[in-house]
Order: sequence, then C-alpha cells, then structure tokens
Amino acid sequence: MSYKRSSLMQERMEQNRQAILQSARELIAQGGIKDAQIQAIAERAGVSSGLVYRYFDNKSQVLIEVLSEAIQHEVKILNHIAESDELTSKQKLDKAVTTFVKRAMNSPQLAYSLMFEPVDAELEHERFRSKQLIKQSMKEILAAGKINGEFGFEDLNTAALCVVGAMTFVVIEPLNPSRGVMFEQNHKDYFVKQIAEFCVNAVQVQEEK
Amino acid sequence: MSYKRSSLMQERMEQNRQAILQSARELIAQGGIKDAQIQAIAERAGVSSGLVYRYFDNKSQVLIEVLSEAIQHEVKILNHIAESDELTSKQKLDKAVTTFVKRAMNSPQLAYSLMFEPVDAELEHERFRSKQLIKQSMKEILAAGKINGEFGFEDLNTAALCVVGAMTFVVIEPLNPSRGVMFEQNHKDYFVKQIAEFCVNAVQVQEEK
Amino acid sequence: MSYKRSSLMQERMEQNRQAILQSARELIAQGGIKDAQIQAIAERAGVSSGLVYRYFDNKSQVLIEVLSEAIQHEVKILNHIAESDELTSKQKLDKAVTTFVKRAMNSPQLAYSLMFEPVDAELEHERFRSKQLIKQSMKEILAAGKINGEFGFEDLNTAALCVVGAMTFVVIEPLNPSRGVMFEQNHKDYFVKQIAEFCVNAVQVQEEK
Amino acid sequence: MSYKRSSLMQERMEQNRQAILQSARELIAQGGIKDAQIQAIAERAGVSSGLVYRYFDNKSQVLIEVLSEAIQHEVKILNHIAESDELTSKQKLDKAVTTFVKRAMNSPQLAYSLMFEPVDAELEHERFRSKQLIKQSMKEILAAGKINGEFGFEDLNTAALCVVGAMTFVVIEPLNPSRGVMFEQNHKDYFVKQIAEFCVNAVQVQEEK
DNA sequence: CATGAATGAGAATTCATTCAT
DNA sequence: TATGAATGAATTCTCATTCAT
Repeated sequence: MSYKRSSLMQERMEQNRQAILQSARELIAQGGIKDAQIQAIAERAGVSSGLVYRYFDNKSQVLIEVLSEAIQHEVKILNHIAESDELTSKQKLDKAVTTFVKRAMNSPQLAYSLMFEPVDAELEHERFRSKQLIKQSMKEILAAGKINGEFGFEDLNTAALCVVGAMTFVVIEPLNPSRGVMFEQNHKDYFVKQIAEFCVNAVQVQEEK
Repeated sequence: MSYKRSSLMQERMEQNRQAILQSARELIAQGGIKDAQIQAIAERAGVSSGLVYRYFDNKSQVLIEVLSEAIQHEVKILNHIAESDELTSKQKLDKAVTTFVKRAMNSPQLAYSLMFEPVDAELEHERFRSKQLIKQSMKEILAAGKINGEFGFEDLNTAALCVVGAMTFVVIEPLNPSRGVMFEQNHKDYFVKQIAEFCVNAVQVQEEK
Repeated sequence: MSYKRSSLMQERMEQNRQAILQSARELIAQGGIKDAQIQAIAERAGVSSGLVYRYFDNKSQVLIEVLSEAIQHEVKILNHIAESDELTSKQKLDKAVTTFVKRAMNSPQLAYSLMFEPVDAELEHERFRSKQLIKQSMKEILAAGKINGEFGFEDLNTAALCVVGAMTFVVIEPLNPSRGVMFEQNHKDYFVKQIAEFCVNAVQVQEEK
Repeated sequence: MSYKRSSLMQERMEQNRQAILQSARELIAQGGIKDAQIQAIAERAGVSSGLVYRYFDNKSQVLIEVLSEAIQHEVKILNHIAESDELTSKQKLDKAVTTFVKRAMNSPQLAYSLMFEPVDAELEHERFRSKQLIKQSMKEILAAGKINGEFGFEDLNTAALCVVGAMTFVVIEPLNPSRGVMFEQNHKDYFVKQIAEFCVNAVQVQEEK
C-alpha cells in the first residue's frame, strides 16, 4: 500500500514538474522571458508559488530546463537528419535548415527567447552550450559534405556559424509588427525553401562563370 | 539678450541630450541593457536623473534613440559601400559584410544589445525598423548584383535576410564564455573573411561541377 | 494482541519524540535556533515533518521542550552540588560556577541559544521559568552560606542574579569572532577558575583592609 | 538659492535619517528586532520603504547603526565615570554599574535586543565590537583600582567580563512575565544598589575572616 | 530649466503548517 | 499513525517615474 501511494505520488509529482515547465514554456512563447515570473508560472500550472521551489532551486533553473529541453529536442531532430543514410549532404543540409526554420516559425517568440533573450549568467552559460549543440549538429553535416566533395567552404566552424545565423535570424522576422504576410502558408513554404537554398549555395563547391 | 540666452540654452540642451545618449550607449556597451538604468545613465552623463525626463518621455525613448542612432550609423556605412561606383557587386557584398562584422566585433556587447537584447514592445518595434534598414541596404547590393548577372539567388528579401542573419549572428559568438580565441587579431581577420565568403558564395551565380 | 501492539507503539512513539528533541538540540548546538527548522529537525530525526506535529503542537513547543530539558539537566547538576554534605558553601559555590561554565563552554552555541537567543513570547516565558530554576539552585547555595556565616551579601535574590549573570555571560564570549584564544584548554581552565573566584569574592563576608 | 535649497534639503535628509533610526529603535524597544522590519520602520518614520534604502545599504546597516549609537552612548557615560578625578575606584565601579543598570532598566527590551538578540553575522560582529567597548570601559576602572590597591582580583579581563555579565544579565530579569514587582521605584533602587555592591565586593581587596 | 529625494508597485524566495493519501 | 507534497503569507530589496524646491 505504501508502495502504491508512493507510486501515485511520484506520478503526480512528475505531472507537477511537467506542468511547471509547460507553463513556463507557454508564458515565454507568449510574452518572452520577462513574462515568465514565478507567480505566473505557478498560477498557470495550477500550483502554488512555493511549490515551484520544491522542484527547482530557483527561477533560473526552471528557465534553464525549459531552454535545454526545447533546444535538445531540436538538436535530436537535426542529428537524426545528419545521420540519415539515404540523403546526400546537400539534401541533409537542405532538410536540416528547412525543418529547423519551419519549426521555429511555429512559435517564433519561444524560438527568439530561447536563442536570444538575455537573462542571468547561469542561464546564458547553459544557452551557450545548447547553441553549440545545434552548431555541432550542423558541423557534422557540413564536414561530411566536405569530405565527400559536395561542399567547398574553407572553415568548418565559420560555415556552421553562418548557417545557424541565417536560419535562426529568421525567427526575428516573424516577430515584426507586420506579422501578417509571413503567416500565409504558401509564403511561409517559399520563404523556408529560399533560406535552405541560400545555405546550400553558400557552402557547395562551385565554379564561377 | 533673451535671444542670446535662448540660443545658449539650446546649445546647452543639445549637449545634455547628447551626453545622455552617449552615456546610455557606453553603459549598454559595457554591461548590456540591464546596466543602462536611468540613475546610472544620468550620473555618467553628469546630469540629474530627473533631467533625463526633460529630454525623453521615458526610459524606452532613450534606448530607442541610442539604438536608432547606432544602427543608422552602420546603415550609412553600408549604404556608402552600396553606392560605390568602383566596386563590382561581389566586392560590395564582401566589403559590406566584412565591414559590418569587424565593427560589430569591436563592441560585441553593444552589437548584441542593439540587435537582440529584448526590452519592451515599443523598443522592439523601433528595432525592427532599424533592422529593416540594414536589410534594405543589403538588398540594394544584392539587387544590383542580380541585375548585372553577378548574383543568382531567387528571392531578394530572403537572401538579404540570410546575409544579415549570418553576419549578425556572429555577434553572439564573441559573447560566449570562452571568449579568448576570438580576440586575437589574426583569427579575427580570418573569421571575418570566412563570413564574407560564405555570403558571397551563397548568392553568386554558380554551376555545380 | 492489541495490548501488545499498543505497547510497542507507545515505545515507538517515545522513540520518535526523543529523536525529534535530540535532533533539534543538535541543530541548535550547531547553528543556533535559526537552523532548527521543522524540515531539518524532522530529517535529522529520521521522521517526516508532518510527524513532528503529532508530538508537538507547533515549533515553539519543540524548542520549549529542548530548552526545558537542557536547563533542567543543568539544574539537576547544580542541585546535586548544592545538596552535597561534604562541601562548605564557598566550595559549593565555586564548584557550581565552575561546573556550569565548563559545561557551557563545551557547546557555547547551545548555551547561548538556550539562555539568550530570542524567539517568540511563549518560548521566552518558558525560558524565564528555566532560568529561575538555575537562580533558585544558586539561591540555595547562597542562602545556606549566609546562614552559616560564610557569605555576607545583603539581598539573596540579587546576589543569585548576579552570579548567574556573571557565569552565563561568558557563553557569549566564546561565540565572538576571535574565538581562537578561548579554546586552549589551559586558558579555559584559568578562565573558569577566575569566574568562580569572582563570584565567591562577591558574596563572601569580607573586611576591607 | 541653490545653496539654500541644498541646505534645507540636507537638513530634511538628516531628519529622515534620524527618523528612520529612531523608528527602528522604538520598534526594537517594543518588540525586539523581529519587529523591526523595513516596512514597519519606514511607516513609523513616515517615509516609504524604498527611501530607507537611500540612507542605508540594507536592513542590517540600519540595525547596526541603531546598535552602535545606543551602545556608544552608554560607553560614553561609562567612560566619563571612569575618567572622573574625584572618585575612588570603588566609587567609580559602583557608579558605573548603578548608572548602567538603571538606564538599561528603563528600556529593557532595547537593552536586551542590543546585547543579546541574534541577527546576522554582520550585525553580530558589530555587536561584539560594541560590547568590547563596554568591557574596555570597565577594564579601565578595574585596572586603575588594582594599581592603586583598591581592587584585588587576579585577571583583569575575566573580572571585567563578570562585571559586565552581572550588570547586563539583569536586563533579562525585567523582561519576565511577572514584570510587576521590578517596576516600583523603591524596589528598583534597592535592586540596583545590590548589584553594584555585588560587583564591588567581587573585586575589592579582602581578607577572609 | 535642473535637481535628486521620495514613492511604491513588483518580484524572488522562505518556511511553518496543513491535509490528502 | 506516518508521510511529505502543497500552501501562501510574509519579507527584503529594486528601480522607473514623479514632483517639491
């Protein structure tokens, strides 16, 4: 019986924990990190503010976990593409950029906050690590392409940085006051395709006319 | 005499105004927007905190003006490059990217704050406009290159966005915890060159092998 | 069987109760009352925080009992000295003071917390009663000495108060930032001896030169 | 004109500062340090809570200043007695103890809080310094008396400690729940006199019968 | 116009106590 | 009886903005 209770409790605690993270994620997605206050997070999660501190040492830890989870999810997707056996390097790069941008455009505020919105040093440090993971994933695609002769850039690190820069910068765009245009599906698809092409072109072996 | 005093006064006021903006700019460059507090700005400018409100409606307005001025300065430089008569489009793009990145790397914290550090909606709106100016400048270079056959991208807007993305994203990099490497001049020059090449490759007409 | 279980249960409960008190005592001895938090007390006692409230109405009650027990223990020791048949009053006083101070110096933080660290009114009240017991014990020694002519003070109550004051005040001293000196055994012994002498001198019949 | 304004302002600021200290002092005197909360202090001083932080870095600093001022005031009085030319050492000691105790009994809660109520490390450190001043003052009286042959104790430091212990411990007494008795003036005077005698006896040269 | 003292609405965090299991 | 998750009131400190002088 005590086993059963413990088990139920653990389940509920896990639910609480997830509710808090989910709540924080949503608040960030709506209004950025500045709106993710403990009180608000707790309220939206349906718990008391004090309870948040049973699951997390402090506010930073909550945000760090939201950030980590979100980025690591993206990284997994990118890695999966990078490891695919059936695609050429170009196809991989195209797919990686396309996928990333499409996903980011679905919650641009979240993407923006995760990538750019500044916070304290601790979170900044974690964010840096997370960004490195994305860059790392991109590096693998690029490195493979260079070895097999598809790509012709010179410096791997810079190339990866530029690709990530190009593809993440677009999360800024939809945040603009005239959001309208960007959210028609046709335009969006076209837009995404262009970005991927830009990146592929940038790195592929080429001969000038 | 009242004319004369008024004139002196106006001069004085302009001085104050500039001092406040300068002070804010420096504080942002040092510690980001979080360190640009009214009290601190006023102190460094050698005026009282109350006086700031004579020249600006509120804190946001101060920051908006700092941002605008700074970006418009960059835009002027970019435009000057775009309008040069003696460069090919490729050379212009290369020079534009090179110049922008080099300058940004000289005060990365300022560049970061201006481009990404979030504040309130008002400032965000202004920031969008400023970024559009940079993009616009880039568009001119790209458009000219497309017309004269140097560049072969498809969508002008996206290409510009990606170029700006790639070249601004790098301001994040030097803020990272392991800053060391980036600040040796050699490495910096190489790094900047790579970024410019990346961008040029991305947009130029090309035939695959 | 229900009888037997009840008996076992009672034993268990008594164990819990004592564990809680012991835990609180240790925590106070280490870091003062501020470190004796319900959570910490429970944890160290190996029980849940909720259980503490089965045995005690609230936190104050726990502390009150710790205080009472501790002081009553000291009082027993003092009373034992007071009742000794083989010592003169002077010797008793000397021994009482010596014993008390030595013991207090072994866990100065506990002694300090018990004697001085303030909490709420309820505990303060209990503390007063406990201190009275110490004073009472001292009074017995002093009263006997006055009757048999060894001591020559005027007011019994004040004399006892001063003795207790002198001998308890010293528990403050070792808590001071420059603890070092006090904890060499030689110095400690000398120190204790001086205090006892001070008290004996204060109350003994005396003729000025 | 700007001079005049500045002068008036300075006066008012000094008033605020004093009002805050006074308010804190009174709150401590009434309910101990636990009742001296920033909010309450500000309210009673007739200022906003934020203003307190213009005059003091943090809460501790407020309390430290209250403590310091109060104890230094007592120390001045004691030093004045110690330096008197017209009193014998015995008379000085008697007067010092009498004066201190009488004053302490006028606001026993304040005296208690200042001497014993524990707070944070910073304040504790300051308190220690302050207490040392009292002890130091007492040491001067005792040292002079030893040199001129009036006093016959062995260890100066311990003697001073015991005197301070005896005379400060009494501030505990009036805090007791049955305060009544202590506050009849006759009893008080008698009480005070006894304490002084206790201390004098304790240190004076004596021959046992 | 210029000053900077004063305001007070937050925001994060702690911890005794309660109560469903 | 025993657990420990959950509560939420309470407290300190910050900082943009106002306003009397």
